[in-house]
Amino acid sequence: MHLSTPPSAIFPDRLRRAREYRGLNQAELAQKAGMQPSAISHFETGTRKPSFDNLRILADSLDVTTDYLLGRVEEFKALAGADRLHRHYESLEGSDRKMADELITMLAKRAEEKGKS
Amino acid sequence: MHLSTPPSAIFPDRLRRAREYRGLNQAELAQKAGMQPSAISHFETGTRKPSFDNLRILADSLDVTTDYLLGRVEEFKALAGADRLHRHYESLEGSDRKMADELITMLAKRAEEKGKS
DNA sequence: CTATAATGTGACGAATTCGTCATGCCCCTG
DNA sequence: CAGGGGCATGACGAATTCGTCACATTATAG
Repeated sequence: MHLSTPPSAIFPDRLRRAREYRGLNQAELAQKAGMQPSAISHFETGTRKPSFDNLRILADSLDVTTDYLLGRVEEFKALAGADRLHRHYESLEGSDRKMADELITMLAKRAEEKGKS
Repeated sequence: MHLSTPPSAIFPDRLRRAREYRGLNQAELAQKAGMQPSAISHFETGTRKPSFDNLRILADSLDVTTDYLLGRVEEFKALAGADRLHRHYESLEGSDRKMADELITMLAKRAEEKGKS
């Protein structure tokens, strides 16, 4: 319904977005990640996909989640540290977080049922 | 500070943990993910690492984040709880999402003020 | 102990990424 | 026009994973 395997074609966009968000050009990211600039270009144009190790290195270098790079989550919590709301949520403790959880879960469930009918 | 590159040796453990958490044996996970059982075994014993595509497929099949599988986040925040909540949040639209935003923001602000005094 | 299930291990050719490098193409600035 | 930054593209051999399969080893029963 919402998580069919997304076309792996999302990755190039996400990578470029994250890189530009960090204000880096391909060469700078390449150096940070210990790769050749051409490797970054290949990733962003979709002619190659990163290996297991390089995927993690890229995520580390850009300080984003791998789930964001893979298109498994939307922008929300994607650019990890940068999102205000997400930070707020993460700052919640105990009963406060539970309250937020319950509201969101309830809303999602209600919306889903509405969609069904 | 908190995100040094972890040894890629964490992945085999995480994969096994997640698989067992879902109550699957290697063959069942293999079928779900469209792979051979031996592939799962190779991953869990560390003799192979999954490719870009297979990593995502594994995360999908087990309903965990790739960041969890890669050891980029700590233990159980990555399984069911927080991440499912984020997906719920992402599924919200319009006024529902706004409502969730406002609650979270309000709670965070309130907690912050409380901490100050 | 004996089956049976579950997992581990290692081969095979095919496919892909690896790192490295050269080259071409824009776009801008001088 | 000349130079340079940024990016795209494609080659090369080396390394790795791919899917598939056979077989060994290790639990878990009955």
